[in-house]
Amino acid sequence: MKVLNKETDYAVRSLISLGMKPEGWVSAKVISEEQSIPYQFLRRILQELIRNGLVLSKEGAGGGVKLGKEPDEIGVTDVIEIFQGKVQVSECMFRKKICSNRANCVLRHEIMRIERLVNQEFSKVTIGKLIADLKAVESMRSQQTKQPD
Amino acid sequence: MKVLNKETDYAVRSLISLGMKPEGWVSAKVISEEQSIPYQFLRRILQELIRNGLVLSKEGAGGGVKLGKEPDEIGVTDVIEIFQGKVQVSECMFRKKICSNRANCVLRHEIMRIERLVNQEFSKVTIGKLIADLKAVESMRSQQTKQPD
DNA sequence: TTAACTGATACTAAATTGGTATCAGAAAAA
DNA sequence: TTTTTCTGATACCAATTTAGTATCAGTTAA
Ligand code: FES
Ligand code: FES
Repeated sequence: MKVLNKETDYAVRSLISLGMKPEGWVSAKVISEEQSIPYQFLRRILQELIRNGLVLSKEGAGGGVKLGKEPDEIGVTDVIEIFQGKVQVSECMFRKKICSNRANCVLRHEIMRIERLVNQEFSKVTIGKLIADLKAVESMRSQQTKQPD
Repeated sequence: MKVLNKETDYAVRSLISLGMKPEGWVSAKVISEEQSIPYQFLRRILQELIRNGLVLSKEGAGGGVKLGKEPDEIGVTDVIEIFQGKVQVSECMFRKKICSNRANCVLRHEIMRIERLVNQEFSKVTIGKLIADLKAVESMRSQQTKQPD
């Protein structure tokens, strides 16, 4: 069971990529090459991110995209919601015979508790946090390579 | 984003159904009608549950299936794993360029933490617990209906 | 005026999902 | 002993989703 699909995956990676760039517009082509994401696929993904305000765009030569929000304000949940819809465990797991009153159904509460939990955890993981973690790893790694093995 | 698919959904409902039956073998036909699950589809699902030891079966007239374990020993995770594979957030979210050392990758840790969490939460929800909750709801409901509104 | 961009959208192959159909064999019951 | 009720195994199917491609139009900078 794969929770994140390619669109979400590529989107998050693009956002990280953009968040690590100093300033100015970055073209889809550059991101595509940098992250080995199929160009046309990426284009479509970026357009979706643009429509949802996560990134801004500028047309024409010298144009491209850049983050539309602070890295810390973009949670993985936001991206998931755009490409995969709201996380929901099950439409309604025990309908009909078994579960007659949806309103105050204990089972449903159980399910929805997990849903909330998953959402919470995913929103904690922001693009900003991912970038910070990444940089930490990078510096650790460069420290390591100074020591020959 | 639907976390549980029909197979898992139907499987859990069948298991609950079996767990609430007193004793003896229950035929697929009965479960199918009781839970409004397409018969042939259910057959395939039950066979999978049988292969995985969650339910036992007996061939021939008067045969059928019954739980192969205590209701409390069957977690929803077990069912998910059978029909949808192990919960994994993403194969490896930041490969290639971005993430060069998988071994001690902080991001990967982050992702895997969520994976563990989701798994934990789902294993807490056992068939036994679901049945107990259901019975609680049922009795609450019958209490309510004694009071006219 | 041309090259480097995005906007919009149509198309496709392959995989997955949800469901159906069939045939064989076991056991109980008639 | 034949028929009925059941599971075992497996092949098939249509619809949807996923991942990716292709095209054309319009914008901006050089
Ligand atoms: S689970 Fe759907 S109403 Fe109880
Ligand atoms: S996320 Fe895959 S190695 Fe870091």
